[in-house]
Amino acid sequence: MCGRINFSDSAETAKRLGVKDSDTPREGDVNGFACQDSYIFGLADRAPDTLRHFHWPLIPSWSNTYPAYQSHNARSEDMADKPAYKHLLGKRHCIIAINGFYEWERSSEKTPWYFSMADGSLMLLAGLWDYNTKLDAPVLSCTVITREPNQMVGEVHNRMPVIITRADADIWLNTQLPYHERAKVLQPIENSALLKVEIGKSINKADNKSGDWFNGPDEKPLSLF
DNA sequence: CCAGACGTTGTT
DNA sequence: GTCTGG
DNA sequence: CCAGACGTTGTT
DNA sequence: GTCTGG
Repeated sequence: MCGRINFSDSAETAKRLGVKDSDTPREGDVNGFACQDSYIFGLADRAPDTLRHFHWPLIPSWSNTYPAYQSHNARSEDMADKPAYKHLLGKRHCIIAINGFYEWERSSEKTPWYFSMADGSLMLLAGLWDYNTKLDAPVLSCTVITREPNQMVGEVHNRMPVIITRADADIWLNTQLPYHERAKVLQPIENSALLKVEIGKSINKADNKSGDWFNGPDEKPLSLF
């Protein structure tokens, strides 16, 4: 999971989080994915009162090239063993604020689904961030932590992002707490907190930004109006 | 010791 | 099958 | 994440 | 930076 997401522009994201934007406002993306010029928005444990624009995927601080490997997700089960992530645990936690994410069910036919919060709130993903000054320009970047799915997501896919409540986000971002206390929030979210809808295959094309895969107005995210 | 990788997903 | 580009 | 390409030489 | 493989 967590390769394709729907997120609002930075101004709206900051407003809904109740924080100020830190940077030149950036657009959102109803069909976003990690690539060399993609940015997503959230909060870093260092100064979480301000919205950060994170390059996605993660570029480790020690890297002097753009990563040739996949670094948009970190497996919660073994990220503590990975050279690209372990130095960030307990030191550089972040949350990413999105509207929802897409998963493809691989049954007889590949079927796309959309997951969002049942109450229409921002979806908060647990992540790790880093800061690199060895490339052309300094880059703040992040990765999204994944885990085994809850029952609802598990019906269509074997992984999901770590989705946390606002209260747990405060714990994940609290630099005063020891890592093992902060890491306790990396749990599967309860099924009832999520909304799951099947969507059209027009989502598949990454450059389709129309949102025409949503079935009707009642399923269309607010960000598209 | 130095050189070279550093990752996830899904699919088999 | 696997890598690259979006 | 999915879609789409998957090659080399030489010449511009 | 830090780990693995040689």
